Amino acid sequence: MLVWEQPEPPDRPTPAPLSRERIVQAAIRLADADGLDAVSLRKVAGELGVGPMRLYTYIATKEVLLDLMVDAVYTEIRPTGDGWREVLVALADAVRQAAHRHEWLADLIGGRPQLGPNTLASGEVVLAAMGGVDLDTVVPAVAAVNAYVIGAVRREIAERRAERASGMDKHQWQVTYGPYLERIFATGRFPALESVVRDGPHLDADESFRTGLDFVLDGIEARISR
Amino acid sequence: MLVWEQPEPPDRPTPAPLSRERIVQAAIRLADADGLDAVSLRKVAGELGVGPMRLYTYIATKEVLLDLMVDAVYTEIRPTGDGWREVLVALADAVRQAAHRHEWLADLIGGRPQLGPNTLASGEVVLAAMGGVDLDTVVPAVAAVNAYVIGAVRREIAERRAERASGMDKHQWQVTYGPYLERIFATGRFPALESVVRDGPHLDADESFRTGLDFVLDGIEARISR
DNA sequence: GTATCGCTCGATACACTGTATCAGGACTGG
DNA sequence: CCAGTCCTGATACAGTGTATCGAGCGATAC
Repeated sequence: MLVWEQPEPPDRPTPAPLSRERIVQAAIRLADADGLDAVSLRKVAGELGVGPMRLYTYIATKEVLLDLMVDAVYTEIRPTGDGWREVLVALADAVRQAAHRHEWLADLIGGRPQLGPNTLASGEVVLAAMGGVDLDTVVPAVAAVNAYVIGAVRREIAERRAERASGMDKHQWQVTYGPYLERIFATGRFPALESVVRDGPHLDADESFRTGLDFVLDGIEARISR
Repeated sequence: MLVWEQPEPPDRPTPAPLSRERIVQAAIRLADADGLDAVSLRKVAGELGVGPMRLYTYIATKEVLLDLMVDAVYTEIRPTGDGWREVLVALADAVRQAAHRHEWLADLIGGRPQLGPNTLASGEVVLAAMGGVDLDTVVPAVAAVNAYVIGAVRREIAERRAERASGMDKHQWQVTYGPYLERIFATGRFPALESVVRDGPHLDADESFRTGLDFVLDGIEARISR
């Protein structure tokens, strides 16, 4: 049989060049689009035109994929500023903005210790910019701001989701939960809560985040200038 | 055929008397023992001697089961104290203690808005005890403490798990991660981080939680007495 | 007392998950 | 040119949350 008639060997699809980087980016794309539940190894692999098992060459476990995702968004978190206070504000804002861009971050942040290179780099620039402040204060100060940010961001995203799930905006939300709360309040068992909901301030998300952050920073400042 | 020879109708097992309460308690038992991943509808049902589908009469979705679990532990959170500061400390401690008893709480807390009766009751006693403080301050103050507590508890539990997973105590943990950090530091890219780890303070969990909380409370106090 | 209705129960089924195993083929070292 | 190694991806397994639906019971209507 002449060469000309021989079939070419079947083009086996050029094995897509893979890397942890590409895998993580694909996972992030999926999570951004459809939430963390949409991140399954099969879907990530599909996104890359590859069999699911292929991924295990690069990541040992789904958990480490999630860790890598978190570390990857820390790329976007490089706070700067003049003086410790500005830096901590920048840190808090950067994390919050990242969580706005990647809502799934709220589900993961604080859930496991992060020691990835980007997270460490982010910590490095913060610590480096805290110049002048005594080490015994720096550590708890950064820790406190981080803790506050984690909690505040989680709550903010949780509320945003609840609103979105039940119609559209804050008004819609009140329409949905309002009657429930009315019924609860009608029992008379929650007078303090009731008066707060009725007469309390209605801060928007930005203000509310910033006010809490200022509490933390003022407390730190009090200690520094003691 | 005589009656005597007729087989009794098969004793259909007396349907276990069920209730949301019993289901939630079973789920909490499982989660306490083996972590949140051990809470599957099948296992919960099994624990109650019941088919999985039976549960859907009481709970629409697994998510609401988780919500109910969180609300159930808020039964244990009824902070009291003299004056707003004591109350907020009591709140923070109560949540932290609850998370120590139920580590899975760290995975859920802050993840979805909580409007269950026990959570509301807990909020009620806090607000009721904040007497004297102006409404415009009470709301952000409680919110800030809650946010801080959520973040701090998450981090604490995350660290505890990491330690447990890698041997036993804090010493063992340093043995495991120490070399990794050494290698990282050897790159010279993280000088500030390095000096903090080497020369910074080593607070234990209680101190660290309390210090951060004090920052928040001091910040609030500054605003109140302004 | 009997027939019918409605409802509750739980078996079965489905689509999907993370991951262990392993046969086959491609590539590399001798 | 051959042997051995390694990588790849198919297959398989145990488990998940939940939709569907037939069978059986208890309550209701005559």
